[in-house]
Amino acid sequence: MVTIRDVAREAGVSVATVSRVLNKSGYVQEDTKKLVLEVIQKLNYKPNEVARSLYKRESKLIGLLLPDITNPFFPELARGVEDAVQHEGYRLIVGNSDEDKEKEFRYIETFLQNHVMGIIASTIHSDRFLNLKIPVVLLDRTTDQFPSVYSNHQQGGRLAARTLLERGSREITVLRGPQHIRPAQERFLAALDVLSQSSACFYVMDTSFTFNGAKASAKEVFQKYPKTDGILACNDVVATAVLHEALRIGKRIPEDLQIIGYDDVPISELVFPPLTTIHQPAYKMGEEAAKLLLAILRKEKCMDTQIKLPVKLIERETTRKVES
Amino acid sequence: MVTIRDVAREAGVSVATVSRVLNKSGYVQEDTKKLVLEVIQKLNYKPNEVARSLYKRESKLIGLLLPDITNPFFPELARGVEDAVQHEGYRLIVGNSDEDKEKEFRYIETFLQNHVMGIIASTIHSDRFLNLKIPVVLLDRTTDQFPSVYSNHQQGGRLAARTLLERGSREITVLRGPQHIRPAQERFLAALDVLSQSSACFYVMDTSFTFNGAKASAKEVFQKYPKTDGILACNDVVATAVLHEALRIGKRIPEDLQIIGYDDVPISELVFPPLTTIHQPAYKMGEEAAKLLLAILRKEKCMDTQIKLPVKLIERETTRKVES
DNA sequence: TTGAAAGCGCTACCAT
DNA sequence: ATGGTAGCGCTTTCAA
Repeated sequence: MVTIRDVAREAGVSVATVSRVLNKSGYVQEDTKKLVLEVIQKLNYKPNEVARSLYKRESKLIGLLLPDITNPFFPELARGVEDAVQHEGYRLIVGNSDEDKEKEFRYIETFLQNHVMGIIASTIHSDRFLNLKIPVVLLDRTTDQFPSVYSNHQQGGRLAARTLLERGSREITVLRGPQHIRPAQERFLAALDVLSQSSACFYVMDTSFTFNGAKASAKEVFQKYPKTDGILACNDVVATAVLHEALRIGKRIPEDLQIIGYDDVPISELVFPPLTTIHQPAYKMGEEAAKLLLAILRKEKCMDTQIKLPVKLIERETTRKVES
Repeated sequence: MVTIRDVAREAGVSVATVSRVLNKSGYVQEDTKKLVLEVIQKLNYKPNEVARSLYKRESKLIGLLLPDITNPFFPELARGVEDAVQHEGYRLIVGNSDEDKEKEFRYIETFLQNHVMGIIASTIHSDRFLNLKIPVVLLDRTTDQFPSVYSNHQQGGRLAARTLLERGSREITVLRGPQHIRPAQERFLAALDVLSQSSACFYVMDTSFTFNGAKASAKEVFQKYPKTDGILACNDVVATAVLHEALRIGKRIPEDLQIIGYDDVPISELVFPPLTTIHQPAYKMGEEAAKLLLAILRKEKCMDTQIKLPVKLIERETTRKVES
């Protein structure tokens, strides 16, 4: 391992000088600087981030806490974050919390112990963040106590409900996601609001966000509500499972049954018929969260710390064309 | 921040003693130990991993380098790795390389600068790892120069081809993945081998692993080979896209056209008809890679450093039942 | 403009 | 069994 001393010796200067050119801090003569830079090149010297981090009590690391990377919505978020922080030289320590409080705590602990400069989290026990001295940005699963980036779930929920209504569903089943997950709950409530003000009848059924949960719910929904002619799913995985089951038992989509998903994960376009869904700008959300955190780290003032991104309807073929 | 000095002072012992109980090294009297432990509790002291890392030149960090977490195969791998290393107190720094040599280099650099103890990589430019002093385990995209965990692509490719053949496809189109990706190439070659020894005719078409590439290839395949009655796809995303397009243009699946995918990503079960595919034990592969790296770190000898896991056929409904 | 040296928090050696 | 202390590689005063 080549250290700053090696560079200093080789260049015939002191480590302080090398450090100065490394950090572009303090005065250093042009010639000396050039020389040092050359030696750094020649020796292929890379500063030891750990030593740096120890002294400065900071690092080039950011902690990213996600519920479960296996849920196809989150890789998009993660990529957005990664690509955005990468430009500024930051790297990610990531953890999947599985919504387990213990795991979350352990990861936060590790983040801190490794001097991460900030944390981006999509998690439900955000109270743990309250006393940290480093900035935290909440992503997707947010509360108002922290800088947050999320999408407009009111808008999304209403849009989904209206879409089904306007295209003629009269007996709608709402597949509600886990109640402790705020975004799921919000879009559910918004959809409910629209539905109650309509003349359509509707049912509510609980489901989970996971692949297995989705499969089970899909079977259940047609047993419980065989006559339902519109399904409003809490995410695309659930919608895909429902679509599968509907096709399996011989329903025509969208003639007999309309389905609308939520998220617009990549696969939604590839199932058949392709899924009508509410698009969340997941990648962009990740990017925005990263930018926000970076801005906070730079101590930029006067910026908006609650970023709400719009969603939009992606009309594909699990819904009928609206009569115009 | 509470440091080891604070603990030492509060407990009325030296930092050396505290360090000893922390690391369970050297002698320390039971009483003293108990006292120190209590103070640690009381002060909620957590050792600074950065300082530790600087001195010991090691850490509790492992670098994970993946091509693209957005491809649904990789989150499974990643979870396998994460869950396995987590038990031993290790955490992950992850990077998506996008198969870009530059990015890979930068990530490896960062890993090193942060004293990661080892690297698990699924990447194509493995020569960069040759001169590292830390252990490297290759995962999925492997070469024989490094400890590796991968699945049996020969077996998978043959199995896929045979499945199509045995179920009556006579005009098979093979959708070959990127040629520079070894697993894709291997299963392709194996499939080709089986196909050439059969009396069926077959075509080869190039495609990419991505969502957009898959969509484009799906359109193209039916223009070029409208009469094909069996598609052997390089992964499930491509298979799903093909299934979509086939259904769209009115083919009956599996009567007119059989499709077989590769990977068995979670969504494959949820599309309709559910996808017949070759299952790769992705999560387990991740786990095994982690275990292998951990074993190497512990300097355990006499273990197998080339772990080849079997694949299996998951027979769902994009292929016909075999006549028995 | 440059260098010497202290110190970030920890571990490990050498005394005692 | 315990304490003092050097040193991991770096940054940053302070002096020259």
